[in-house]
Amino acid sequence: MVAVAGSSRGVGRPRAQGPSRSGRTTRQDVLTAAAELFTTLGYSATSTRAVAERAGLRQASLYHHFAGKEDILAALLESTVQPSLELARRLATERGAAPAGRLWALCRADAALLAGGPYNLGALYLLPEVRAERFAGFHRLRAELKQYYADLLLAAGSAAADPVVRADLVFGLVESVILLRRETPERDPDRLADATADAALRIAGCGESRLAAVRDEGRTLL
Amino acid sequence: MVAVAGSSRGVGRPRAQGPSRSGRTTRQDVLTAAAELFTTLGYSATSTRAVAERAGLRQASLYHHFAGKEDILAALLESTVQPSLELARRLATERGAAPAGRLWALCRADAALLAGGPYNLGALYLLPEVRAERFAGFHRLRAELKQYYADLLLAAGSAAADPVVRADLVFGLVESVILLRRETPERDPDRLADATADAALRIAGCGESRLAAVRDEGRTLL
DNA sequence: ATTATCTATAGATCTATAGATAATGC
DNA sequence: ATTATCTATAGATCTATAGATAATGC
Repeated sequence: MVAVAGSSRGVGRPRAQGPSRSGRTTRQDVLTAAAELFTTLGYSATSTRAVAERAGLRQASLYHHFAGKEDILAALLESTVQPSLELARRLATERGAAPAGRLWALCRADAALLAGGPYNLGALYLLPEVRAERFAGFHRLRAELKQYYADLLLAAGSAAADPVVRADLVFGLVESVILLRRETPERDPDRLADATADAALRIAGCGESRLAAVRDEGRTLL
Repeated sequence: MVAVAGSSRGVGRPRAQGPSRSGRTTRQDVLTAAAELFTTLGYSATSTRAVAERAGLRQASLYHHFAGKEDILAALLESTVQPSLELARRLATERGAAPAGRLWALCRADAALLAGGPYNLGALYLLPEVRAERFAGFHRLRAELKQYYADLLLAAGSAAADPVVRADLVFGLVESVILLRRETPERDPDRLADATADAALRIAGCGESRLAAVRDEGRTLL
């Protein structure tokens, strides 16, 4: 059985480096260490030894918590897309609000998740290793999220001839927050998220005259 | 002295796998092989052996042409940003055209370069290893390119309170073409490039009424 | 003589497994 | 008895260097 939270401290051989200091599960310590290293150095360039050291245990001990190195990345990836997806699902049911407002809210929240938080977790999605079959589960979740963007944009109806390409561009714009953050980490996440959502609506075909109202409606949904 | 083109074929010990078949320099064969592997598998996940094999020679022979693995990536990176930068420099001198038209042209051409070509070379910029000091030269070139975007957007003048953030978003939008192409490689590059440039101008604050004229002027610059 | 390649290999990894050990729980 | 860790290591890499070799050029 895997340890539940910090409650059952002390079962098993003690760590050579002393106990966790974070009060969290060893699994959580490992995921946090991997998040920092995978996002900055990349997946292949990060050794299991480096992850273990930063988590405060020996390299071999990782394998008590994860079946392999890939499982660590898979867990991080899925936990990263999960919050955006849950919001998208909720917004899909908010039939009282106009689609444009809901699209703004989705972009705003998604951009804020990418722009904020302790590590640039969105950067995990950029890793070339993520194309491997092992991560198909993550890709399915991401495709579902992307579909919500496309649905809202189509329902908003303002986009002209090429709603499919525009949906791609809106999704791409929100993801480019990952690149901006990597380049300039000290950026203010909320300001960037607002500007990103506004820009997304402009791409979607929302004119300046409507934008203020759309933004206001979007904010009520968050 | 390094071989000049395919002209001086036959100097040096012959390759074990037979001659180049591409008619190009060994250096070019290596760069092409590395381009494909680095963009799909990533840098750390690609071994020098794999690059050499695909280029048609033995692993150790790479080191006659490059001082190390990093030098291969550096050469690819700089060759990738170079064409966009040259266009940006030229457009900066086109004082006869309106800034908005020039911005459209820059976005259009940059997006087309990212969307087309044999490999998704823009994906090299996503590699986490590129943050290393070794690639400072590439980063300088890229920063210069980005500055041209910011200058044009500011000169276009339509952006309201936050021209700096908007310039970031425009640059990010164009770069997100890399992500779209990775996800859907069969996309039509020209159509995507046009749509990207239009979207960039919408972010920049160009209203729908002006957009058609801006686009027309932009096209005359390409 | 010069060049571009080759073969061979040193030395440093890296992932995952085997089996021992030091805690708690019953 | 169960658990979480440890030490030790097998086996498979990987990058870069040393030195030999097989061409052309003079």
